[in-house]
Amino acid sequence: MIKIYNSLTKKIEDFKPIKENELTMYVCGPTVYNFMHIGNSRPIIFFDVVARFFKYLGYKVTYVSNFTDIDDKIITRAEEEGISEAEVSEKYIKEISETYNRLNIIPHDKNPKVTENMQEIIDYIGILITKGGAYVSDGDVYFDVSKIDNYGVLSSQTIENLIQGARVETNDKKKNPVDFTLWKETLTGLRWKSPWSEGRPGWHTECVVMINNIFKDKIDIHGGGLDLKFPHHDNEIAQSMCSHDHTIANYWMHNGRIDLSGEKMSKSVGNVIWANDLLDKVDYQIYRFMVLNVPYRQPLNYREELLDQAATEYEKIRRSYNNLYRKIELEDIDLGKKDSEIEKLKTEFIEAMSNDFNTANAITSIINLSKLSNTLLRAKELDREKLASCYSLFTDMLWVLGIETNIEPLEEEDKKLVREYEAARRAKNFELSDELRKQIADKGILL
RNA sequence: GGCUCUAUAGCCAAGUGGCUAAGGCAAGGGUCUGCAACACCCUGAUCGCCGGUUCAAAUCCGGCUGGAGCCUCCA
Repeated sequence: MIKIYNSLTKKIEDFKPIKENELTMYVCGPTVYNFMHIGNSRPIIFFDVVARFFKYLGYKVTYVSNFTDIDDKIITRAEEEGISEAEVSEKYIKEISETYNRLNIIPHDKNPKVTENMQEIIDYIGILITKGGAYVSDGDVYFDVSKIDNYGVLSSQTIENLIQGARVETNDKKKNPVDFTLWKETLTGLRWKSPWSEGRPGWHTECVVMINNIFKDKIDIHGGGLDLKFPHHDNEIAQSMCSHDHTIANYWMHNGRIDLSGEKMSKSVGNVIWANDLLDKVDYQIYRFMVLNVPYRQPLNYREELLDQAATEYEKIRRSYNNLYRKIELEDIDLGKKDSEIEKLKTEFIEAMSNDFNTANAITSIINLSKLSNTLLRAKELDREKLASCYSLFTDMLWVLGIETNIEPLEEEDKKLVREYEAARRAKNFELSDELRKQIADKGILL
């Protein structure tokens, strides 16, 4: 049984899919006005692992993440660069998609864009008005937060408290300062015709509409960064309560932030590290290890030291996996064998992952497996079944965390070379073995 | 002012009432080894502070202190 911390109920709950053995998941994607920084990459990496784990368990997974391609920031960026909004968003969608690839993210089933859903958004706002949850005010449309019970359930905020917060923007067009924009009349930038004015939609409607369009119904998991909890996700829930009388998703999941020097990393503060810069420096596997070493709900305070630790850790695991792979290959070991000791480690791994995706403990399982593997490889007698079982599990575990080692099978002549090297060593012909070792190393083969 | 989260060894951290407080990195020691590398083993914390509940608390409750976030765009 998978247990998930549900941000909506603030409890760890047993996961019950809407449809047996199927998972529907939506994660809020980036606004495409800039590159992705490492903070942005955390939900992308984490929810990729969530999707992988469900797939590993045999679920049919449908995972959708959007690109927000309409936003004031995109307009500003377009003006700054003297190009159109479409050019800005196209450019960054391309950049960000490329970063997804570099991080070895399994392609999402869909990456909907706001601009492709405009008619649906306008229709949806119409429904909210009809249902009485929204009102038109001088060309703008606002959501009336007083019309639904429990506004702010996710963030545990009451309307009164939000008003007292006093930092909500004052706007004469709103009945209540907490009401949020569904449609805004605009005179500049990209805009669309609607029954209310020429303008563009507010940010909070798009996700609800895309989910409705793609999934047609309530979904299992809605995810995103913690900073989207309020107002974005609370506003999504408010709209969905009004239109469909449900909270969109059964499980709401929020990942913690990535901080820099103990402070939040964000583009508005300017203390960002770009994902691509980090990827230029280290392999994506190390990057993922660093992120997954910290439980997803905790803040991750980025420091180079963490990267170094992850690098050392990954290097050991990779070497161990590599040696196992070579042994399987050189000894022609048949796969598909199962061993009870190895099965125990598999259970341990699955339990860790099932416990609200405890990747930190899952990595511990991998380390335990790699130690076992190293020991088996050194054993006097070759335990073919154990090695085979070990290899299969090792591969699966790494796959769940999105880590592939890219080891290539050896060519026949290379296999021969390695065997000769081993034979020379056994025969204590060190002159020859050193020479062969050098040849092997020169070919880039890791032993 | 309101609402959240958080505090475990030098660092990252597991832990959700009960055997000797996981694991990793770093450090020290050792084993293996033709050499180098690797690998393997061993060594460390009574859990921010105070009080309470309990036969029993790092784990529950209250208070205090420190750190962070949200209430404005943000993954």
